[in-house]
Amino acid sequence: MNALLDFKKIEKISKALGDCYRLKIIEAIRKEQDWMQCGDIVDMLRLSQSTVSHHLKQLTDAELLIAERDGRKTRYMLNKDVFAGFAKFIQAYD
Amino acid sequence: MNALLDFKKIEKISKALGDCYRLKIIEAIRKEQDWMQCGDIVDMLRLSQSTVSHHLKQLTDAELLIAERDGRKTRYMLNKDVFAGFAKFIQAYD
DNA sequence: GCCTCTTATCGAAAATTATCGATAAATTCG
DNA sequence: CGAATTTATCGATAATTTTCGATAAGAGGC
Repeated sequence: MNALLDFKKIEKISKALGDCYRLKIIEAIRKEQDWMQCGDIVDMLRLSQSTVSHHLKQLTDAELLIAERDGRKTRYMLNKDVFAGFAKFIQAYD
Repeated sequence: MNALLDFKKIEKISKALGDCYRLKIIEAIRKEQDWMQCGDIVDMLRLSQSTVSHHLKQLTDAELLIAERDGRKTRYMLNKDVFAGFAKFIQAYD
């Protein structure tokens, strides 16, 4: 069951997706089929750790990613429910 | 048949949707079932005409809207194909 | 407790975007 | 042609976002 998203959330999600690095991040996590941690993404992108952390925060604030702390690392994974809800919203214009 | 959208276009579309006024614009056009012109939207939003024109440009540059000049007015309508393509892209993460 | 590993936060600078008023451009009407 | 209507563009300013280095915070291992 995917949640109904209000306009504020749609705006936040759209903003979060409106950056090429953040698109690369979600794409990479999808390809991993599972999860990635911050350091993996720092290695992948040519950005500092603090910048990557910032991008991950945008994505988790928009609930596109779920952050799960495990020991000293944080596992980031896709929140498929929110992607589904967002897709549904977009389809209303189609 | 909806087009396949590359990352650059996805980024542009997401950016275009990442603003509450632009979301209001597409929603209003959808409700009209047809099209709206710039002046209609100026009346609807509390923004200057030049700002509305700017927002409409973002949306048409992202190809979410089709601008069709008719006499001295411009008809803005939804580009359903692009919405469909965008929805399809999002669904890949679901 | 101390050292290491991993991520988050802070503060500042640079880059981008939003907003406006003024003005130009395109078109219709008289 | 001149006036009116509608939209686009320009230039400037304000607001937001991105980026970084430095540093803090949390957790595991010795």
